[in-house]
Amino acid sequence: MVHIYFRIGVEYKETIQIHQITMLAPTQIPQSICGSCTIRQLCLPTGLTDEEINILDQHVIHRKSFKKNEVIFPSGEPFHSLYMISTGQLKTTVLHNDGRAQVTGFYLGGDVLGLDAISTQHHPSEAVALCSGALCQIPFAAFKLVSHQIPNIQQQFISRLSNEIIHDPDVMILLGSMTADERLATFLLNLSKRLELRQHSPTELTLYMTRDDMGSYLGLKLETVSRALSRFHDQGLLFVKGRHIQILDAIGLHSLIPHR
Amino acid sequence: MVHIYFRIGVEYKETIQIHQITMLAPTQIPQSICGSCTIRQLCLPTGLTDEEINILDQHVIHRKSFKKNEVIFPSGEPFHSLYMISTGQLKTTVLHNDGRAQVTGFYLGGDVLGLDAISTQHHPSEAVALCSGALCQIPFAAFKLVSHQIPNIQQQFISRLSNEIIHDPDVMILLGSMTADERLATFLLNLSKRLELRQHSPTELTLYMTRDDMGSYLGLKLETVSRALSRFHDQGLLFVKGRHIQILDAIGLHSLIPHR
DNA sequence: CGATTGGTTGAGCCCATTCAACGAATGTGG
DNA sequence: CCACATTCGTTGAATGGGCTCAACCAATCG
Repeated sequence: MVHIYFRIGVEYKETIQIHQITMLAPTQIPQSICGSCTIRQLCLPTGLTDEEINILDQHVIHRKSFKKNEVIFPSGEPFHSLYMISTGQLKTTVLHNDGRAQVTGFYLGGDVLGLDAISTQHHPSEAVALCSGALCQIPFAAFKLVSHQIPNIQQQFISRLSNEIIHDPDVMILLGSMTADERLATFLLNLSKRLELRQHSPTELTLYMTRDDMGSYLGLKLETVSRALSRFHDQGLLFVKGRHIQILDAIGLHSLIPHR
Repeated sequence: MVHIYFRIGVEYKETIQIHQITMLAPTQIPQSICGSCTIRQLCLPTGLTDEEINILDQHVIHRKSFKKNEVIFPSGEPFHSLYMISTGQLKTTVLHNDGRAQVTGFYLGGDVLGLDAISTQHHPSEAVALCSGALCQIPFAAFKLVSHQIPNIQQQFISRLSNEIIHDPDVMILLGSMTADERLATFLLNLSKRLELRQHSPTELTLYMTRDDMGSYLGLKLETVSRALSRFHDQGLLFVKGRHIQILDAIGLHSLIPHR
């Protein structure tokens, strides 16, 4: 595993993992790039056999790097590919006619983007990089071709789509019936859990998005987000310094959220 | 077409259409039940050829009737079938540990229930009938079998799943950044549009759900819903009498909703 | 270096909630 | 058939949480 440093903000240095092809013993069969990726359990190949991954792998455009604020696809763009994040973070936003924007999601390594564009053949939202990183791309036509060869891929894909729908109720509860503190606590604990799944620290995290982004996503104004963070800091639940957050009392944060 | 009357509340009688097999001329090939259903354009067979529908049709358990307040599937139930509403209306609710419930959706004829249960193999929500009606059922194992025979069905199914995900942003905007009046106007116009698609009147409609159900779905308290309805009534936008609603000024309602 | 973007904090206001009372409708059992 | 309990809906008054408006500071960038 290789670690590199890159610069975010003025003082925070973050280590990210380059998902590199592992060195192979001479007796081993050469592995595909996807097959050796450290986040393949979270990515599109979830639940596939090594053989199936190898077939999928051949159609994937691997590790295209992107910079902060780069637009991966704009809103309304014709749909042609699914995107899988390798490293870094993205946000998706829906643009209103009047110019206002609503953040609809934050995406980490292994997350798949573009699933909402299949039916209309156009991306309803735009995807923007929150920091530098890299992503993989698979043309949907190629994916369809592969899925005809291996029905299992299609079943797994349907399961993944179903899993996206399942989060709907969570969002509705969050936005429909939670206070600002409850929303923020839910958001931070969820982010922490997702980072942990990706082998990052669950307690020390960098919020690559702005307060405004968080507020838009959580249905709050940026001032409210800022105030809630300060409150958590004063209460000893968090250590907050700009975008660098340390979760000091996860249990305390959890106890803020009703009925779970 | 046959019309029957059934009783909802004390004074409102509603005509519903029984989707009956149309009479066939002697020269015609016998049609499947799905193939002759008036709402097949909205239901699972969307985008399939007559031949494909016939294959699907053979695995469908047709038109099981249900009564008001009947639970179609409880929360946590193992997933085995998809359900398609033939006539009537349902709601889905997610139950919290503390006993509170959140309404996550209202479903009309042609809508498919159970899509969110595929990945976990358990229904995350419970489905309850808001009035009497009938639904069709297809075991998912049978559906998978059929989809291996006809890949087109699977593509259509993936497209349908994608279409469910696309509504996420709409819900987020609704719950995240709209006032009570805006939410209610959006809800009523959306319901009106969906009813129109199903050959019902878009202006005269019956709200089979309670004010509490609407409030839960819209992230409002039932009193707020009631007040907003009364306000719309006083402003001449609606005629409200209990659960019977008449939309008097759709354009006025529309103008309440920001930026669209 | 000034300009711009992002973040914090304060004061006052407003909309939705809470608490409460009451009326209407429905269903049940005597 | 009526008395009663229950559910559902409406309306009023008071409260409060998040928003608006605003000032200020820090960091970044050209």
